[in-house]
Amino acid sequence: MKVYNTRSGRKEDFAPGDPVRMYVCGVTPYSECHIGHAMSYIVFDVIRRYLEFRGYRVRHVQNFTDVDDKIIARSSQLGISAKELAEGFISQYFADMDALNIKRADIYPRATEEIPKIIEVIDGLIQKGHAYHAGGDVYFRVASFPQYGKLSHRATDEMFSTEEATGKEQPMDFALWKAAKPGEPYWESPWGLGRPGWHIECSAMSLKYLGETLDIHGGGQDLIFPHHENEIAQSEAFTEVTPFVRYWLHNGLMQLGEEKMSKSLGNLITVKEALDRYSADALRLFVLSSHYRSSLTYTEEGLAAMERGAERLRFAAHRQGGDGPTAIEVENYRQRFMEAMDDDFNTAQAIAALFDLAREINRAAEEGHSIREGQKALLELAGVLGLQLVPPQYIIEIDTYTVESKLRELSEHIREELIAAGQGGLIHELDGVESLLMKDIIDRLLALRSGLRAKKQWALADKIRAQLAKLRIILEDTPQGTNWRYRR
RNA sequence: GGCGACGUGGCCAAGAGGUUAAGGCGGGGGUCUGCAAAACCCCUAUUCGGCGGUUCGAAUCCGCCCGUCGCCUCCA
Repeated sequence: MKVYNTRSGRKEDFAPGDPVRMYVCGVTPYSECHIGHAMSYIVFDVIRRYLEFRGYRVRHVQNFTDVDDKIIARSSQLGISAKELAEGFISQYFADMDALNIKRADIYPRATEEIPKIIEVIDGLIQKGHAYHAGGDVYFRVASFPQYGKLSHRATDEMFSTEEATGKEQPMDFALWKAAKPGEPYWESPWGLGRPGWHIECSAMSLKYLGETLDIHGGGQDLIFPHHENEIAQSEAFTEVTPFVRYWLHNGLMQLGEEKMSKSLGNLITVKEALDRYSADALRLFVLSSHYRSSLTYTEEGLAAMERGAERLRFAAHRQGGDGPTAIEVENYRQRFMEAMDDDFNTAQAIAALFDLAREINRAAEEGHSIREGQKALLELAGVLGLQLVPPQYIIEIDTYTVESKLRELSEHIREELIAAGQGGLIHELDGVESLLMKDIIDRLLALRSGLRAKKQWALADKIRAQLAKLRIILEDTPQGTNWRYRR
């Protein structure tokens, strides 16, 4: 396997330890997740799933930075505690990620619950001369770490930090610990009451849960500088072990219109909004159909196209086949899939293999061959990309109660039409629909429609089809009978 | 200004020196079908932003130009 390492700027052979120690930067929970977050977590979810598929054991840690300036500002605005605010958005985070079929990390440490470790690291950095305190603040002494800039490939003489500069030796030094201002949450420390700076929590938590050297550290490209650069400085200065991270992986950023989607610009589409309109599979296909290091522009047309594609994969994965001998060389597709993924997770090519397999499944089915093996492989490989390909009948959450009552209304209406059309003989098909459940009512209507079609009563048969379509229930007539499915 | 990325069919998007330039969506035609839908088959880039160069051979390497975007201390 080859993976692109931001540190070296090229693809490298992937030779991790066992288990693979993987740390992915999580969110600062002060607002809802948008599809830019979804993009990042889908990408790293697929990387993790593929590593597991390849037989690696993976220990996956992802943090919550649950105390920072924005959380504090927002919570005081709302008149609730920082903790309350963060916990609320953390719950929403999990709900969103679960809906996107993102596997949970093994551990989700929170900055506020790791204060002792954070203090230990800061204290060690002070002991070793890499940090100093100024008033109640503690800063990292960037000049003490000559390799600073090696990840983002920058020279230190161009850097400065916009953080409050009181007492800093150099403008580029950054805060490890911030003294608490009145009304802010605080913890006790050797330097007085305060809270951790932005970057230190990741160093402390990765060290605690994964050790001194990580195999994979992931995040969005916007974290390369300063966040990950600072993490390297803190971690390597503290442990004196190099490298802190063997493979730095960064995903490209989601664009909306002309600009990057971000909380600060306010130009965002939340995960909930996206999932309201499109299936998780469509969203995942959209993200994975281009390379993870490229930026991606969100468009409704793009998502709609992926929804169609997802429907095709679902159909192929669950359709009826024949009893003839298997005629699909499943191994070819597995190979193509793996070759693509082995090359720095080329999901676009992997997806192409999936679509080719789907086509071959359909072709084989129409020729009467068994397609079991092909469907099994399709579901398995799609699963590596986190695609669920649930059967088309279950694709949407439907308000069963409303649909049921509308189906009963429709049945009543059809009764009258039957009589008007002189087809009263078929009316018994609708007996008792008042007490039937949705799927049984649909079955009755389909049986009735078959009767009408047998008598070439096309007008009424088509009317039933059209009325059901209004309820997003799509009929498909085949030689074996009529199938139905939902349309999103 | 510094650093970096990108420009491939109507749209999205792989490919990074050499057989027919993946795949998806859309469009056109056909098979099947009472019609529709789905599925399948065929067609839809002799050419990869432009101009030069290297090479037997260039979307792929080099130079310049044009255009788009990202990062440069809030960010996934």
